[in-house]
Amino acid sequence: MQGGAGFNSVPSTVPLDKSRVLDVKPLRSLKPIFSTSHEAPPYVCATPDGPFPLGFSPFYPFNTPPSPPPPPEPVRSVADPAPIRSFRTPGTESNGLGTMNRDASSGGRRRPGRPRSGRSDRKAKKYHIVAPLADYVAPISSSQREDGSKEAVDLVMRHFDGLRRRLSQLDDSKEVPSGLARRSDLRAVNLMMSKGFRTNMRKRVGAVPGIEIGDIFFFRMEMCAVGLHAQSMGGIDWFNVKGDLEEETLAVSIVSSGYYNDDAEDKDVLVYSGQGGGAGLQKGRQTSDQKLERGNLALDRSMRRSSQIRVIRGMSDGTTPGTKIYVYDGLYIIQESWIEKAESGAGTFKYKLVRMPGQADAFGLWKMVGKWKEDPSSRPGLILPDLTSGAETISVCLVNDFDNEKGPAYFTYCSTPKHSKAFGLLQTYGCGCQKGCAPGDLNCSCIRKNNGDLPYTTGGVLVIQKQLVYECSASCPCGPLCKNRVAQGGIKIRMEVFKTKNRGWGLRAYEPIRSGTFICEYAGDIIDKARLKQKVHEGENDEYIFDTSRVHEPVKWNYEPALLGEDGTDDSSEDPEVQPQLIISANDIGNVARFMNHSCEPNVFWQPVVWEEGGQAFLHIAFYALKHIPPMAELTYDYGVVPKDSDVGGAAYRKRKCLCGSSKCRGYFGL
DNA sequence: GCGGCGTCAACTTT
DNA sequence: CAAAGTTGACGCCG
Repeated sequence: MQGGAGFNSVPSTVPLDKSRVLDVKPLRSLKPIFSTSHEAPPYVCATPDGPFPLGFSPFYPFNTPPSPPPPPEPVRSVADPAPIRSFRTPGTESNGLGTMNRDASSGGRRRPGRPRSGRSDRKAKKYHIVAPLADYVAPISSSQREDGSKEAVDLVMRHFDGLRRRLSQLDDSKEVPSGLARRSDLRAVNLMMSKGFRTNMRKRVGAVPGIEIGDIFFFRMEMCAVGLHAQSMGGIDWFNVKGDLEEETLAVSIVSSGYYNDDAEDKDVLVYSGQGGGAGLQKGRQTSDQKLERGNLALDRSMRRSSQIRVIRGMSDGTTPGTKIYVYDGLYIIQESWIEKAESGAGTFKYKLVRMPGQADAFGLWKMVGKWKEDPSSRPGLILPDLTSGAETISVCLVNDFDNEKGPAYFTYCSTPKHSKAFGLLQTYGCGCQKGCAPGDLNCSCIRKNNGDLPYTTGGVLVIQKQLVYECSASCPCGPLCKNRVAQGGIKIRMEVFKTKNRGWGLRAYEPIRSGTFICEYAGDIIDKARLKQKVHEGENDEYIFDTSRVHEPVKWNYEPALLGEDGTDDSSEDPEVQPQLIISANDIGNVARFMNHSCEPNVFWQPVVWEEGGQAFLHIAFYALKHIPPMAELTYDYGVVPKDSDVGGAAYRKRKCLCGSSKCRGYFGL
């Protein structure tokens, strides 16, 4: 419990430790950069360290040039263009299995569990809109490809979803009809896998490095890419294990997604149906008895061995109907199995899986949170059903189930920042689109402002982080349904403000949050630097300052443009004179953002967004999900640190001891 | 025994 | 909603 102090040993170094930056970028900046924008200059040369041409200067820390590539992880030489899958090590896991029971029905039939090398030339043919750079090398070592880590999993997840969002954005702009070619998930995973950009390929019984119970996934392909469940469609994943005498097949993971009539009511027990025999829900399929082969056989063998099985629970996502979310629910053991007659009379295997004790709640938590959402009064420790007193369109609970504190210090809830005319930007930019702004419509001046792209894709998910996002606003005739109005719409996610163990009050959500989803903006009083200095000078203890001039770790969120043959320059700033600088104090007035704590390993990032109010454009600070965030995970972002040369005095202002507890903790953050 | 290639099945996805 | 689409397992062959 108190061990947290250990994480906070104070490093004497400046927090920006480039050597820790995992983000490996190809040397693409050394070659001429062709802009993909229709508006931007056609040809720009820049080296990673600058100098940058006019209008391209990275005045934001997250645009700092890529750090020098780390020690070349086993980079394959050109002379060794081995197919990626040949990296796979032989599946010689023993798993401590003793003697194998010979089973005539199968054991003898199976061939040795040697690694199969799939065809490396298998690629999507028609959906490659742009070819990935041929010489692109994924920032994954061959050993990480087999056995991953938190870092490797994060990296793969980040790039998969980033690519997917970008491909989806391109589809939007080309008006690709829904259904057919719109499988951005498949195309994204194709690009990644063709470059060996994946992890945990080695199959294993039990936990997967870098994947925690409760982690959520929005696509089956995501689970393939990180090695949680290697089957792209199949519900049962298994492999052949070499025992002392002979090999046997063992299940490693299952996905229960409601296709069969699984009984998934109990949070610790799952009755899972075997595969095959056409026993699924799909209509018009012949049904026959399921056979004890493939996954069914593997489950049977796992049961006999009491071998652990990873369970992934799929469920429909209440927030975005039609989509499915997968939750890794930890390890189960099969207690018994039997054959049941389906309605059609066909035999179906049933396996009763029981959750191993002592694991963190995952699926169970979902069920609980679902109840709280429907009836906030059922939430233990509820103090206020709506902290916002109706200022937001949805309510935010105030909860303390930790100690007796009755609530945070007094403040006035306000959903938007208090801008004054003086903080307005010089230029307005409203478009003239009569309906909704169409992605890809370069006649739309708002889209042109965003480098030719509508910054959001389906469901209001931000595609990339950039210097500035320009949203449509009141002065545009496109109307409130325009897809380029997200942050201005206020919070849409059900959240609670809760008492943390050691960091005061915090913020977390009752819903799963997809990476790139808008969470909230930072509301408060907009103040200038002189006012900030004054506050510090007068010893006013304002712990609710948001200041863009703090030095922030470059946020690593965007996809790898080289995988799409793009150069990745952010040339979106048509107004180089617009300095996205802002200081907001949420001490007296503010919204839920003031409760978001700092973390050195955050799951939320901030992004400057502009929209117009009363004929003037104003800058806002909007927060978006940095990764998929499961319900009840605390929302945190990186506060950054006050730069050394800051003329805002006061040691207390400059540094605060960090309690984030992350293994990557820098020790301090600014406040 | 290894590796290439064809086929098959599968609780997907829009 | 039906059909396109993927991976990995398996089987055959040289």
